Amino acid sequence: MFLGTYRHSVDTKGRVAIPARFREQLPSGTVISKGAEGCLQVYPPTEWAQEQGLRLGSTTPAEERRLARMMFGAARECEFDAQGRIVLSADQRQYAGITATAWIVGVNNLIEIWNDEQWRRIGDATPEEYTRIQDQVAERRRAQRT
Amino acid sequence: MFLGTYRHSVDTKGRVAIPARFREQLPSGTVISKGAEGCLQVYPPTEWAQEQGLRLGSTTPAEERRLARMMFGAARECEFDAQGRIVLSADQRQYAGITATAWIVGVNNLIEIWNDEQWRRIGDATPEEYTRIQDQVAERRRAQRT
DNA sequence: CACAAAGTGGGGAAAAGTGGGGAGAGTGAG
DNA sequence: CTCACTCTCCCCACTTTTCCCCACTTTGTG
Repeated sequence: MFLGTYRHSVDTKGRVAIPARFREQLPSGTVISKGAEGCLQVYPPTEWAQEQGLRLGSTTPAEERRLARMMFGAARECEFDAQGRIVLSADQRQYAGITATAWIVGVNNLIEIWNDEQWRRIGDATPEEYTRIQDQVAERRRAQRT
Repeated sequence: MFLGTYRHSVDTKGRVAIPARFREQLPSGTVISKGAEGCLQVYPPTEWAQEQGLRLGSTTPAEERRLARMMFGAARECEFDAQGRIVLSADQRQYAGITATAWIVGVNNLIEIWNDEQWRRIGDATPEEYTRIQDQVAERRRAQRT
């Protein structure tokens, strides 16, 4: 379980330190790729295994082909150096708009990496906003159950 | 598992370097052929074996005959030189519109090779577009489950 | 306040990618 | 049949990138 928000610097080589609390829970086979709303997502092996159901074959529909190309094309296996850092590829940094600093956020089963501005917009909310969104989700769930 | 996007140059002899990370996972018997949306696809032996279900016979429908001819006719076994490069035939380069540079993309079970312009259209997406497609595929899957 | 753990930054060796020369096989024309 | 030409493949040299290592700073804890 990944919890908490951390702000770390990204050096000129694209390296960023993963918080020690997260790193302890990340075995080899961990993958990082693009995520929704312009963040990067770090998948532990068990989570990544679920995404691998998406494969290319002669029967794969066009939309899934497109998603597979973007998702796997943007992905890299996480390789930690002796200091516990991973390298974000130039593509990944560009997609997420990350330059000198990044927010690293534990979101239960995944870890997300955001740029400053986007995280402020998505992750920070006033109490009113938070309440509204919670109610909205509750409503959707109730509707689906029927 | 093939992950990541690499931009490599194609020299005047049609040679292109396959990223070392991919090469390690490609035993002899690897095949390269044409793929959907104007890319070239590299099949490891296990993946290629699945495509061989497509055979010509007196009961083969017209469309499958056509697909089989194109797919197998365009295919070549990959032969690596000492630097880890393969040669793209003139046909293959023409089909994919590849001249001086190519994008080499790991898509889970296959590797694809694209020209600049086409990859920019298919593989490179803004966060908004990526989010939309991800939601679209998720929605489709949810609908199918019922 | 001292020590340990976590995060940051940079230099250098090794690996990966790029480009071209030239030998040998195959092809076609004289 | 021979010569010239092309194409393929192998080899060598150079450039660029990656990643491994070391040292320093900051944060947190007893």
